[in-house]
Amino acid sequence: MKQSSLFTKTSKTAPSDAVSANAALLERGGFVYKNSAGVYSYLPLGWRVIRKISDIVREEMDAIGSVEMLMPALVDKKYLEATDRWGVDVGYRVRGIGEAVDAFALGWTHEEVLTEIVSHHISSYRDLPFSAYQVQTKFRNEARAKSGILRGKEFIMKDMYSFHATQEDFESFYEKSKQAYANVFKRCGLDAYCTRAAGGAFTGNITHEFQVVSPVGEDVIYVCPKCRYAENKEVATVKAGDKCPKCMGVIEEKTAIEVGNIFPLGTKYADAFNLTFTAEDGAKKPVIMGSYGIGISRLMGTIAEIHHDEAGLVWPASVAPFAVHLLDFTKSGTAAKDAYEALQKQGVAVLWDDRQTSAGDKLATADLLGIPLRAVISEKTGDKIEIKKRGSDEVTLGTIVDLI
RNA sequence: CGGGGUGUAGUAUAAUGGUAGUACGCUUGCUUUGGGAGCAUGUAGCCUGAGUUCGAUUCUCAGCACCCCGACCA
Repeated sequence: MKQSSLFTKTSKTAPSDAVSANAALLERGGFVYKNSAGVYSYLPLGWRVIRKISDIVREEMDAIGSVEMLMPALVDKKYLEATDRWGVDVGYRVRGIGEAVDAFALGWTHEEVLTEIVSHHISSYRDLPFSAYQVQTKFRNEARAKSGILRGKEFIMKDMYSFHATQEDFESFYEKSKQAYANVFKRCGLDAYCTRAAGGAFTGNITHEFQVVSPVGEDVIYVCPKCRYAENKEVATVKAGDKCPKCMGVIEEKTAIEVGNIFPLGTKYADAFNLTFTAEDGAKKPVIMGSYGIGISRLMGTIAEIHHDEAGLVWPASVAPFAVHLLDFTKSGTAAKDAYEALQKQGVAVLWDDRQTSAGDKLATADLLGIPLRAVISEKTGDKIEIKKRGSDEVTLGTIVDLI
């Protein structure tokens, strides 16, 4: 893509209300725009990052046999009333203009909707197990949105649900999902602790959260850096300084960002929607379920928090909006144009800074945007291309082939 | 939802009871091209409403918006 075709511009100054690094850098770079407190637009650059992240998530969910679908953002009152969640205070309710009562909630989770859908398709143990997920905008009436895109009233989430005939089968899938989640975060360049956590208001079970250590995190966790054992403070059986119950390492207290969570649902939703199946012995039994969430937009914010320096963002290659940032310092621009076209031909995601502006501006902008490889063409480099990795000082002279 | 704070140009900011200045951006022209270039030029602003006052961007109150602390947080 030619940089001149982006309608966004970078800024030297962050908005005065941007406190966290992710908000300041993502807004300065033109990745996101804040429309309201906790409500963001994903601008062309930011949307490319969101797509990279969600594609990683899709690959890993597909790999454990889940299938993608899409459910309504308008969730009918009947669904939430069935589980007594119509009144949950994080919800938004909506009605049509001129209508007397709220008929829908803006979806903040979809257990009810999917369970009801599934109840029309599942009748035998032969239909189980299965799992489905969606990537969708969710709405939560956060009393206090904060930290840029880390906590908003509207956010992009992957929510997955699984359906099983037996507890053993559920547990087997639950463990697979843990591994899939670990893969997602690792591929996104994050070091996430799989953390024992509380189940919240609607399940008494122990659940698991995936926590990335960061000062802007809202959760307090106790971790063993040695064997990676971790507990959320809410359910902690250890404290800082204790011996790790698993490996005799020393427990540390950390603040962390929750980037994902998984939890057993038991038969709560199956019971509410009469989702049963006929077992091998002919008995009707309720389906056992699990739920698995990843905040895609929060993940983007977390990556920005972890991967930046004074000059700007330093995207891991796996989620970067482009692979190569091509800068052109020549007068004619023909060499850069040739390189740009050659890279495009090879399928390299390249952003070409074709703007009429100073070299310093282009260099500073490249640092801010944080694209992994910077390729400079100038009179100095002749027919070679100067290649530099973002976040490293090492500069090499190469050719197009080195960028593919 | 409780407490506190802040609203000045596109952005970041300054001053002021007598209608506002700077920087960046943007326009135009010339000169420039390895760390957000130089000179010139033009552009653009006091959140909304009420009150006090001869006069309010400034003081008071209310509203709204945003931020921070706390509570809450599938």
